[in-house]
Amino acid sequence: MPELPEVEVVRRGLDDHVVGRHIETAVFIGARVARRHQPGPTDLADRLRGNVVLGAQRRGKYLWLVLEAPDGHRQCLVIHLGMSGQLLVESASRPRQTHLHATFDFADDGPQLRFVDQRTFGGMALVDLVPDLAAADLDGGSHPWGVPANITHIAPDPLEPAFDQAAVVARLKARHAAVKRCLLDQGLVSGVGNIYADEALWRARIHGERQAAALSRPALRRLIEQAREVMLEALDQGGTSFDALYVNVNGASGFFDRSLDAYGREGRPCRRCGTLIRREAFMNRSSYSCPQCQPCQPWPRRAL
DNA sequence: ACGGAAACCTGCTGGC
DNA sequence: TGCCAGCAGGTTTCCG
Repeated sequence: MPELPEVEVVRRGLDDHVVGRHIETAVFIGARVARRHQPGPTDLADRLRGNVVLGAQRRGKYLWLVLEAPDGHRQCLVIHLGMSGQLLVESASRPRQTHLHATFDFADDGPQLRFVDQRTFGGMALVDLVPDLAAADLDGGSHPWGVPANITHIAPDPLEPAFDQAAVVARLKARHAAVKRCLLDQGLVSGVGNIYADEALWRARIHGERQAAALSRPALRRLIEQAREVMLEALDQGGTSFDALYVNVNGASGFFDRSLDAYGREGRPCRRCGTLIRREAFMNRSSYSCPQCQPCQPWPRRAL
């Protein structure tokens, strides 16, 4: 999936091309894209008509459009891109993509917003906004309209003001799970996926199978800082994309794949020490690391 | 609390 | 050439 940097690239595109516009019609193709909106796609389309888009917000890998109805009622359209979702801003006259699932037309002469999703793990729903408890003492933090009621279990991501690094380190210190599993836990720190977890671990010289609680506080601090750093650098490059699946709203790819140090580099030399990068199975997916820089010290696990 | 696996999908690749 | 297993950047949910 798109991880935090790729989702932020999309959010900025929405900020530039969708915020301020009035939705005239929304069309959902098939039932799957709105499967989390219980009343169904027709109801969702009906409710969206006539709303003005006040803002485009993000926490971790979740995006939402803040909407205001003609009667002043505010809600939001929560969007998750899943593994392959794309939001594209383009003319309604452009040919329809094979995996087009939704279109939004606006009450102006501008382009359409389209949702295209090959694997259909992505989706959207109309949800109430609730106060952001994570930013209670920050005057709303970066979410002045609040956060979607259905993602209150998602922790702040390392790029928002509400992110509390010391609190995350303290929680990691209490976790007896593998540290990579913790990094991928969106309820602990959001936005980090398989690529940036491996990159942060490589930069911090920690093997993902190390027990979180067994790592020193400085090491954990370093890891969180590196996760933030690598995602910021990726954002500067327009995100990571190996193929045309991960693009901004204009359909353009980012370039951070050229800067990856670990992910996808099996058998190639570590850029620090020259040792060949290894690939291991972990959590039903792949992990890449340097055997020299990131020694594996698994702990004795409880017998089954 | 933790680890593992499966579910939800389509498409591409590599080996036979 | 064709078929099929395996793999892909995510989340949720269940089981032991």
